[in-house]
Amino acid sequence: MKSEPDVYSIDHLAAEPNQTDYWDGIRNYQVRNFMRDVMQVGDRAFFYHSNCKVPGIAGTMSIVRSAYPDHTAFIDTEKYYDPKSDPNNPRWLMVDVKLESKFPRFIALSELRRQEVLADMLVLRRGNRLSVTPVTENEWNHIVSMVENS
DNA sequence: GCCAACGTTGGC
DNA sequence: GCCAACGTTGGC
Repeated sequence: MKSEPDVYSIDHLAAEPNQTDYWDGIRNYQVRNFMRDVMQVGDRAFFYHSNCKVPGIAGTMSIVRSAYPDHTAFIDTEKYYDPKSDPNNPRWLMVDVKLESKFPRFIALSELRRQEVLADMLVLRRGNRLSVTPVTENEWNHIVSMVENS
């Protein structure tokens, strides 16, 4: 799950009560459908820092609430306000996440790209613009081992 | 339903 | 700041 650290970093999440927050601002149908149809409570996710000096993975989270309406779409002062999202039939959804661990060492995108095992990882794919993408068990385990073995 | 124009994402 | 890639919009 990508977030721009200047806007919301892993340290922001760490500072929240119970280290838990809602993941708002998803305005892409593919990602919305993924959250709605695939993500479940108990699933885990990487916290990825995007659009910054050193992009990469900062830690892990778990999903603690499954998809429900993203209320920020209804508020016209919000960055991701969408007048077409009707409160009676919400167009956009969000999930709640809880910080699981901040990695003792940040895993940079450049390092991820050097891993042959991760060659097909969706988030690394050229032209990928989805802010949430699935991770295979192999990819997950490999990245976790990169942290542990460093 | 096609597709050009436009806007956004995000690495570099 | 550049620009490739891709999603969305809207005219037709």
